[in-house]
Amino acid sequence: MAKQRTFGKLRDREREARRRLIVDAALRVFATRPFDRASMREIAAEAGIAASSIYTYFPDQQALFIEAMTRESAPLIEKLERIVGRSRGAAALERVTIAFVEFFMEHDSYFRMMTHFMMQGELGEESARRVGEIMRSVFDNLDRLLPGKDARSTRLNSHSYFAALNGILITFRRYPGRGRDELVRHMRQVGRKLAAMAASGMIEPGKDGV
Amino acid sequence: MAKQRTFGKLRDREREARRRLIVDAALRVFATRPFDRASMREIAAEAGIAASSIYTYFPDQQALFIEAMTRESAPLIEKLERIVGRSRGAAALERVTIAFVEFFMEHDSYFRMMTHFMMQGELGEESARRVGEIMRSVFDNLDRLLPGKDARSTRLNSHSYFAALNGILITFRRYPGRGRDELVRHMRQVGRKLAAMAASGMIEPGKDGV
DNA sequence: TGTACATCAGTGAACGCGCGTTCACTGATGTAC
DNA sequence: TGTACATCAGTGAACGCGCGTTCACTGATGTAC
Repeated sequence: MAKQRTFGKLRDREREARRRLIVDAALRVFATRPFDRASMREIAAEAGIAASSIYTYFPDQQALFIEAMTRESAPLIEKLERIVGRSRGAAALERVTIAFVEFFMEHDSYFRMMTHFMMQGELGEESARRVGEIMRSVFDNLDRLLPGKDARSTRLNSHSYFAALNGILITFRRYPGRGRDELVRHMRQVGRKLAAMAASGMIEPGKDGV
Repeated sequence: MAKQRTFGKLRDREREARRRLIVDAALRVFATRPFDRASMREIAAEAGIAASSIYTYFPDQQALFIEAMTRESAPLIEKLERIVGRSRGAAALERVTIAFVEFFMEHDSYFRMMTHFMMQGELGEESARRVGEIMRSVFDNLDRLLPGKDARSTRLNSHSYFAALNGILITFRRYPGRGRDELVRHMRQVGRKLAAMAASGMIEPGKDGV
C-alpha cells in the first residue's frame, strides 16, 4: 500500500515533469513566431514527441497556452515584487513602468497572449480564473505604490495604471515606420510621462510617501 | 472624347458605389462576430455577391478590412473634433475619455481590428499608412487638450493619453466575472481617474486653460 | 524465477473543417463601322 | 438600323493549405500468482 502510494507519487512527478517539458517547448516556439501561429504539431516537434501525445497532458490547445502564459508571467511578478519591496513613490513607479515595458518587449508572445485572452470573452472557467489571478498579482503590487484614500480608491488607481501600462505596449510596440530600439526609447518616454502623471495625480504624500 | 470621359467617370462612380456596398456588408458582418472570424464568403453572402467578386474591388482581405476600419473610424474622429471644438481643459478631457470608451464598446469589431493592426507589424505599406493616419487624427485632437511646453512635449502628452485610453478598453472590456453594464461603468470610472490624473499632471494652466 | 495479464504513455494516420484566393468561363453592355 | 467584335463585372468550382483533435493500435512496464 505504501509502496503503491510511492509509485503513484513518482508517476505524478514524472507526469508533472513531462507537462513542463511540453510547456518549455511551447515557449521556445513562441519565441520564434506569434503564439497564434504556433501549431500543436510544431510544439510537439520542438518537444520531440507526437502531436497527439500533447493531449495526454493537456485537454486542448487553450489549456496549454494558458499554462505557458502563467509560467511566463512568474518572472514579471517577481520583478515587480522586488521593485515594490525596496522602493516607494514616484521613483518606484517609474521603475515598475520601465520594467513592464522591457519585459514585454522581451516576451513578445506573452504580451500577445495576455491581450488576446483579455480581449476574448470566451475563456473557459479555469482559464479565466488563471488570467484573473495574474492580473490580480499585478494589481496587488501596484496597490502598494498608488495608495488612495481607501482600499477601493487604491484599487481604482492600480486598475487605471495597469490599463495605461498595457496601452503603451499595445499602441507603440509596432508603431509603423520606426525601428525597434527607437520604439523602446519612445515607450520608455511615454512610460515616464505616465509615471510622473500618476505620481502627481494619484499618490497622496501623507499616505505613503517616498 | 468628352463622352468617353463622362462614361468613364460614371463607371468609376459605380465602382466606388460597389466598393462601398461591400464595405457596408463587411461592417454588418463584423457586428455579429469578431472580425477575425468573418470570412470572405460570409461578407460576400451578406453583400449578395460571389466571394470571388470581392477581388474585383479589393486586392485581398486585409485591404478590405483596413478600408472598413477606416470608414468606421470617421464618426469617432468627428466626435472628438466636436468635443475639442467646444470645450477645453479637464472637462473636455473627461468628455473625450467617456466618448472613447462608449464608442469602442459600441464598435467592438473596430476596436479589435485597431488593436490587431496595431499589434501586428506586418502590414502592407498602404495599410500601415492608413492606420497611422487614423492614429494621427486622434493625436491631433488630443494635442489641443494637452498642451505641453512645446510641440514635442505636447505630442508626447497625446501619445501617453491615447495609450492610456487604449489600455482601458484592452484591460477591462472583457474582464471576467462581470456583466457588460458593470464593465462600462467601471471603465468610465477608470477613465475619469485617468482624465483627472492627466489634467493635474499634464495641462499647464497658463498655456491653454478652461 | 517464470508466466499470463493489465495498464497506460505514446504513436501515425486520418477525420473533418474552414479558409483565402485563382481561374476559365458567361453574359450583358458598349463600340465600330 | 444592323452586325461583328471588345470589354469587363461577375460567377461557381476547384486549388492548396493548415489546423485541432480523435482513434485504433503498439510496446514497454508493472502486477498477480
